[in-house]
Amino acid sequence: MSQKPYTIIDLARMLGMSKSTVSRALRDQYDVKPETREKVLELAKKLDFETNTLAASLRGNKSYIIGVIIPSFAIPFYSIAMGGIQAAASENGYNVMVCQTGEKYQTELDTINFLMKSRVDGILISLSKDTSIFDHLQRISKRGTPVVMFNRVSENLDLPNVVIDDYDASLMACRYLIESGCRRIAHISGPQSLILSQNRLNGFTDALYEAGLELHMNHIVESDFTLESGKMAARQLMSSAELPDALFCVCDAVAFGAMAVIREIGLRIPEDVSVMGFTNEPMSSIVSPTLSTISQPIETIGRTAVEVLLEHLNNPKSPQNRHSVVLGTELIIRESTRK
Amino acid sequence: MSQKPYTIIDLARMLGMSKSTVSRALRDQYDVKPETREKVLELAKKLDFETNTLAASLRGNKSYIIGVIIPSFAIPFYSIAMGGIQAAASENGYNVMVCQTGEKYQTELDTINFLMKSRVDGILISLSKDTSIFDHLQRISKRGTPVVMFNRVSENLDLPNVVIDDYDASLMACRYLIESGCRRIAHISGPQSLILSQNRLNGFTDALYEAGLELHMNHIVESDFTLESGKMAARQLMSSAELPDALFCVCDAVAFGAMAVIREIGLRIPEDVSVMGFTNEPMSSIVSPTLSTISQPIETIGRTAVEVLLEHLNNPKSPQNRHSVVLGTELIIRESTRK
DNA sequence: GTGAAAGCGCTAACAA
DNA sequence: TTGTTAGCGCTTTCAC
Repeated sequence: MSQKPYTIIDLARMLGMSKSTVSRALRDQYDVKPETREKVLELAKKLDFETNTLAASLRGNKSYIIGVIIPSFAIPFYSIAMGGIQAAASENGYNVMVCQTGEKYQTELDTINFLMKSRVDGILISLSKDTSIFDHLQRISKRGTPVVMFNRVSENLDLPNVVIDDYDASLMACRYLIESGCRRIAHISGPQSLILSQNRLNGFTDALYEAGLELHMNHIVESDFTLESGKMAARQLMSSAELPDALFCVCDAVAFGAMAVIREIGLRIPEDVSVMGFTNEPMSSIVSPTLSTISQPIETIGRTAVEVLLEHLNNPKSPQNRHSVVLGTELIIRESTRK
Repeated sequence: MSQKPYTIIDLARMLGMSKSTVSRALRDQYDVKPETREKVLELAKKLDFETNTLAASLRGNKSYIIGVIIPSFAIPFYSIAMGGIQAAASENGYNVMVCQTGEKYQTELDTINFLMKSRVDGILISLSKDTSIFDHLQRISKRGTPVVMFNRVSENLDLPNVVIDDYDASLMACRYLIESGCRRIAHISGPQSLILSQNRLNGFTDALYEAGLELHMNHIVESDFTLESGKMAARQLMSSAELPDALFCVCDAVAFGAMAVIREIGLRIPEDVSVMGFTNEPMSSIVSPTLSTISQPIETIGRTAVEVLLEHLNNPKSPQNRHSVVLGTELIIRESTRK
């Protein structure tokens, strides 16, 4: 059944010319008589010929594929970022191979391995929350495959990365909460293995500090960015002796979960508790009350990561050293926080 | 910088044996003296050798890659389905190459082309809403690359597919609304180019019909599955002369958008208007009021699509004819509908 | 402007 | 058990 695809040799035979000529005609790059090219393209179209990129990549030692490693498609940040990544890649003649790690270090390792075996030209990665060793990335970078980290990066790695200023965004958001009169602000943090989570936490504690507010250690509870973990953290916080009057959440999903819990126990948002998210997912303007949050340029983060990678791909001599692109954020005030 | 990766020839040279022996040792498949294999594996590990799968695929005429085409990662259904797809694929020794069409027919075409050039072993596809011609799928299937459709399928194609019974699920959901006392039920439908949307619409109209309820044509408004389109459709419906007392939505995102609009105009859910979604996204149990909806086994749909594809991959002789796997759904009643 | 030939890295007959 | 050899389909010198 499975009829074999045509090759340039088939075309050459049918047209009575050499396969080199066919190859040249197919990519308009070398000098080929227009008439010849015409004939080749016509037959190729007629037969539905498709260049075998496997062979071309093998021969050319270049696959025009960018490997992308993300924790999970189910995190809206990444499904949106993928839009920017795919767009930027395809605008530059590259294609994308995405893999999710499910937040597991071992899977991240396997994935890197798979992408290297597939001879991708470069790798974009957002670290799994379980990743605390970074040899695998250092190694592939040293071996000549450029790596760019985005969003979830490591400071232990001398690699280019694309991020936002998490600390600063956090600081601004918490200052706003304080100015609006909140005094017992709690934080649902992200996994502390991630710099991003650490920075958001630091912005939070520093804002309290500069306002002279006391920091209760049991007002910091860790989540893993999911709705469910947000609920659990909120339940814990809302049953503590000193009831918080504001929840600053590491991401919108966690904030959504927290809001559900606050409602469950019969408190009002924002009258009793202000809630602040982080990321500005589409749903944040839909939930009730609408969620105050920090907007990140997600698609741009994706696009930029691709651009930084392509820069290295195009100038192989340029050393792959640490070099952060920091994109801006914006505080979005909606209904879930007091005025 | 970019030092060339080691090849089996390099290993063979270093070990003083032939490249075939190295090749055999690397995949424990042929008879190789355990001692020899040991030596090969040891050196391979030491040098971080990675088989060039490009070359292996070219030679073996098999890539162990499944191409997946979806409309958009940003539709939660697909980001969840990808979990099932990747899991099932990797359990069977396959990898996945995902591409999104952005709902554009032309992109779908380009994507198929790209996947064919990459010599994927098979394709899983959920049609773009713009796709009304199906030659491209028929063609690749005829040429020996198995294709399985899932979720968004076409009836004009003689290909296997994995779906739910949209008509039946819709009928049940609307019957429930009617039994709960709703009399002026409106429907925010999906793009009518998709069978899935047609079936959900038909379930709706038939439920009204069997209950002897009148069907107002201006109580059917089309959306494109997005939050924003849900809002627009709801605005239109909620300003019609005959105000609906229930909204049956083609998907949860549309329902979320509709709920926001109903709140905006000061009506209560479900006292004034019941809202029913479709899919049971994680957010549906978080929004307020929580959303009544129809639960689909999303991950299983993904897994099953892979399994059906693998069946064809493993029995190339088996003809690729129409063959639907229909998975079950469940009506989930929460707070957004009257009792 | 076109053809001949070498070779990318691998696997699989076929020999030994 | 291992080696030799012939390609998989393509691109790219190097001739002509």
